[in-house]
Amino acid sequence: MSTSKSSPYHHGDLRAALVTAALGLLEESAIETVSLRAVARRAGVSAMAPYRHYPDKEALLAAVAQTGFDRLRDVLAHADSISGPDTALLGQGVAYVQFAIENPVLFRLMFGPPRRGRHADLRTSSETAFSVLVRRMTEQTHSAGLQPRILGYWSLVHGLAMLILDGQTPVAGFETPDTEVVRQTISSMIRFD
Amino acid sequence: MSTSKSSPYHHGDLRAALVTAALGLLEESAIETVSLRAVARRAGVSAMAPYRHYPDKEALLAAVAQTGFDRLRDVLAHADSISGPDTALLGQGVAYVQFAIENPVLFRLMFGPPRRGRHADLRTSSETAFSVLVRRMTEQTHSAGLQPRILGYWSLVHGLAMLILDGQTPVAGFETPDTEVVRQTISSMIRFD
DNA sequence: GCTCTTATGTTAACATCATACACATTTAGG
DNA sequence: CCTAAATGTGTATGATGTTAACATAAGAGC
Repeated sequence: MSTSKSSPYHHGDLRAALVTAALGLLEESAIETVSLRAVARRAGVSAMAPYRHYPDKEALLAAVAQTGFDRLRDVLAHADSISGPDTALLGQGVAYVQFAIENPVLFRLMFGPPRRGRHADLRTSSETAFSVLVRRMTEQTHSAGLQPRILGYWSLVHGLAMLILDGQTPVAGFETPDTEVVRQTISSMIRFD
Repeated sequence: MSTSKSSPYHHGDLRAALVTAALGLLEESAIETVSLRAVARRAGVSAMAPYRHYPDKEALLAAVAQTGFDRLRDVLAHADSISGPDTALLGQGVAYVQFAIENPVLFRLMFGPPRRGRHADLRTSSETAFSVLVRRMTEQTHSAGLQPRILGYWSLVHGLAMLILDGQTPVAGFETPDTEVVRQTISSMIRFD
């Protein structure tokens, strides 16, 4: 490998650097500003270089989304671990919404137009993230009809996250959703039986 | 006005025709194929004509999204009207999800990146649609803490719709969500007290 | 060390897109 | 009428995603 000259011809790990660059852009600005060329610029590389590592822009975005799901999995697992058995489910829900609030553009990308069909790795990562929620749900819920409850709870937190990102919470007193509002909203919908 | 010649210079009501054309494209293909030029082509007009009626592409898409919310309002109101008082809430929820399934690209556009801030009419239409749900919810729920329940129920159906559009229902037996699955999922999460 | 093959990065070129500007035509108001 | 405003057209510009041809670096086998 060349010594640390000003800019070696070969990047080193451009594949990963492109994902990092894209994540950086997603944190700073809207999704439409994340052009392939902008990502390449940020990685300090020519506009066409990404095509050596990803067949097209969609593939790069899929890799970015996958990283998002991996992070979400960690967030959910951590929230679960620091909660007692009786609050773990609520803790995960709050953490899920908080993740969306803290990473709004990334979150929208993760759940944007269907990409999972063509990218198996992405699907795997997303299912792994959800399995954290499903596992706790399975331990917590003792009633019959577990499947609808799993999908229902997941829908609840996911929808709440989406609506908050949209600024769509015109319910009086819930204009600025903080952790307490999120907790209250989720709590009002769950029961254990 | 010119008689009904082959193609009069003036369209007649291009402003509305553009929204119709865009809605047509949204029904047939993905969101990224809906370019301003494609909309103009479909309306049988030059590429620059839309700018006489909308300041930019975003403004046209906002008008399209607004039409979507108006339709959603009608769908919810109709579902409410054909249900008895005790099933109206569930009926609205099922109709909400069904609307999303039948108009996936439009639905994503409606809840896409924030547009409501800059388009007051769009915000009005969306709030009107939700008020149908809120009104029924207010009549139906007798417990204290109504506000969280409203936001919670709305989150539930909205999240369920989104997850179904994403193909994100890996819960066993719920791979292909039909009306019955939707009904069951919503039912499992609501209680009246 | 020397060559050759492959991986990786660059430059040039193209079609499409959103948009700005100048021009054409039609309609309406005096 | 006839002039001005409204509405549609044509051309031009810069950005974008993608393809293709070329350049360079790294390593394998000798």
